[in-house]
Amino acid sequence: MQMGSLESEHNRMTPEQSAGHWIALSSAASAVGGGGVGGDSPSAAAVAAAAVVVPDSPMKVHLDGRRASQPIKFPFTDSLCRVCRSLSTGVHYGVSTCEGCKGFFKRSIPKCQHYKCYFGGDCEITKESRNRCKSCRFQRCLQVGMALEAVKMGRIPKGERERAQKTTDIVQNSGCHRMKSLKILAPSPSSYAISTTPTLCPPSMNSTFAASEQQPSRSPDRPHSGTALISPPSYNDAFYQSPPPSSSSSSFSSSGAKRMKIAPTLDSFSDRTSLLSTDIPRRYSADAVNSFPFRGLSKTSPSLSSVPEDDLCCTATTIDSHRPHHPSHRLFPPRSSNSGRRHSDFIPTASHHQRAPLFMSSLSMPVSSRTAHLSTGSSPSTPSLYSNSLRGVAGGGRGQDVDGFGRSVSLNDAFPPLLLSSNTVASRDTFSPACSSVFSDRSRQPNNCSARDSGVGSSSRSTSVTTTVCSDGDFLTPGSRDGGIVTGDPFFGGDFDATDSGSWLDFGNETSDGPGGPEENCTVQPPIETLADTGKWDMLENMLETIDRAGNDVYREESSEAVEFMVRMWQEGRLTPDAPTDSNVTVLKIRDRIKESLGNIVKNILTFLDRIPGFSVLRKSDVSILVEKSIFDMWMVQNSAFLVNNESYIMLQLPGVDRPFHYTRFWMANFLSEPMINAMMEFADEQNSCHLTFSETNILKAIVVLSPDRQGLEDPTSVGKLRRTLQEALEHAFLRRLPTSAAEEMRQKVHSLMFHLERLSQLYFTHITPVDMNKEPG
DNA sequence: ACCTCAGGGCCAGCC
DNA sequence: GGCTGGCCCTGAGGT
Ligand SMILES: [Zn+2]
Ligand SMILES: [Zn+2]
Repeated sequence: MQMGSLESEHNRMTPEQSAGHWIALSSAASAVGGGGVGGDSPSAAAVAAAAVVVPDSPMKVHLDGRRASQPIKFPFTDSLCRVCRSLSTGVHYGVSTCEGCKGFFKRSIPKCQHYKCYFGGDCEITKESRNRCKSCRFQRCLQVGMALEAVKMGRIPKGERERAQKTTDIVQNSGCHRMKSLKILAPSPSSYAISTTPTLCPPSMNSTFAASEQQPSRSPDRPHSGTALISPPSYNDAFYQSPPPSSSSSSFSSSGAKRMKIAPTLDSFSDRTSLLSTDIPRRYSADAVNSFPFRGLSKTSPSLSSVPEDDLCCTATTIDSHRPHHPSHRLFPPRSSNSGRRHSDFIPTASHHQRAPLFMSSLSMPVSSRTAHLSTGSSPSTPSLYSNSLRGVAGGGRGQDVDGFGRSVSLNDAFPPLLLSSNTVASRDTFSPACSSVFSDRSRQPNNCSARDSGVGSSSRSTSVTTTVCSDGDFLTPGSRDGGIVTGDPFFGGDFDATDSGSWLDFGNETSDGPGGPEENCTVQPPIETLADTGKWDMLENMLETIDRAGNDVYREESSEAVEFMVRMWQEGRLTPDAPTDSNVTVLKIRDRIKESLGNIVKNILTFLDRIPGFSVLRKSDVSILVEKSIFDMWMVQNSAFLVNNESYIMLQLPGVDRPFHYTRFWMANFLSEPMINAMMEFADEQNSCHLTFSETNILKAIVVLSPDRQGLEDPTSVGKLRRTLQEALEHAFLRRLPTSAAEEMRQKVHSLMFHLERLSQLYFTHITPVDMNKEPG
């Protein structure tokens, strides 16, 4: 990063200053206080409990001599042991396993170190063979996620929890800090001028907060205890993994206020850190627990540490009336599930609780002339682009003069500048394999000898794409790379056909329901049962390993830098939407910069795909088509994390502009209509609420590219095959870190997400706002 | 009241 | 004798 020092005189603020700008919301009576459990609010514990609801609870059968009150545990016929594939009896140690594996894990914990595999370390673990190698069996246990920490929150005795609470401070200093030097400052006073404005952390900030040694200043005059700091959820929720299936009725109903939790992420932080040393709610994968944002996160983060736990949960009523995301207001109604629920029957789950901070967005927007329009952007009354499009209404945009961006998009001149960095934003994942608690690092256990690069990476395709991955954050080094774009700049010359509706929906066996839109009832595919096949399991494991590595190589480094960069921006108080803009900024520069970024997206995705087994069989020409037609989709997947709370936190380095330029929504509006931007924000919300890991995001990106329905493909079958494989890998990734039910829910969420992305993409290409490239924003 | 699940115990079966 | 795994029981915590 060569941003150098970015001292910003006027944007720095003293703690005292900042104090006045913390969001002041009335706090619920400590719903998460005292270690995170208590009261009748849905604490993390409650949520955690809900997370482990298992499909068919054991039938209650009374047998002869047995005590009538005791239910007999029947194996779940619809669930298999994740370790040995025999019938599962429920969720044990965080994973659906059989009694045998449960017992084995229980017995193994004290002696896990002593197991040794004599067969190479990749023994097959089946019901029949599971006793042949304890080492591999135990490794499998770890791999699938069995963990002491993964036990349900509810199982932790109170006393222990309290004790654990006291150890927090110790624990926090032992984490793997990747951003040690980072110091987070409070936001600029100028941008949060109203007391009801939540303090927005920049995307990814929370993960990087982790290391701050300094206790952030908690100002004595920080207003009222009822203060919460709202953070964008996209990253800080990376660990907040398992959206529990909700057995409750809608918490979004008007009467659902009491269930509403404003800062679930915060409260989960608090829970997590307080329990790190002992037990962790099962819903947190141990991966997440030990990845860098968690260790020591909450107490060192200014956003969290300075907020007393009592404050971490706000009363719902405070925001209830402001919530723009009531299901009926959603741009994209949730797709119905396989239970046949229609949209109107949509039952929000705890994952929607996680969205709570997003609900604050309408409150959180700083009031300024620039952003004032945003307040209506997500308001329920604002017609969505989605619905507009159904009625054939084009996006209105800012009504600027025409010049340049016509309907027929020729990227040679003007790919509608989305904004963007080509970076996958980092820390969402931060599942650092380096963290090595034996009970938490399991899914990346190297023991996984089977997960060898079976020929991966050796496939050297000869595209014209540079295989070198630029490690610098794209937007940090403008003009640093012009090469590497495929075959004579086809992407900016791409002929985008808005009618080209790839079937993004065949996440399972079915295909898109087409123009009917998400309102339509659509069948969702059956749950992932494919893993009963051990061979397939291993194949997917291998695939994931490979994808992980490829993602790390291609995206990781620049992602980290992006985060670091964002953090610095935040430090400098530059991530405020209405911060003054350098006078050298022009729309033209922005556009060019964006075009350049798109080139990098293309380059990176090709490098990434190139390492995925099976990609090499695709025809070159097909690859060109695929990538060319999915630039927007890739961009969205990659940058959603930067679109938070209805604002863009994308930074661009523009030529002739010495400081990074914050490409806010306001600037986006030069290129995109307001409804389009709203739609993108909405989509970003949805994606962020999925809390995909770094690796999963990369897979999703690849899936999005590999649409067999793109016009002009010579060999769509191979494309579809590879896509399907990646979909399975993604599902597998979910299964690896989530309980079965949560994985299934995640699968459906992603399914829905892909559908919406397809729709969004279509809208994008039909709602491009003409722009006067010479006009300076006023 | 009833459910889930960890943990512990029991014990037949197996090596 | 040690391990396995199916089963039982209890208690903590949840709905
Ligand atoms: Zn098993
Ligand atoms: Zn083995």
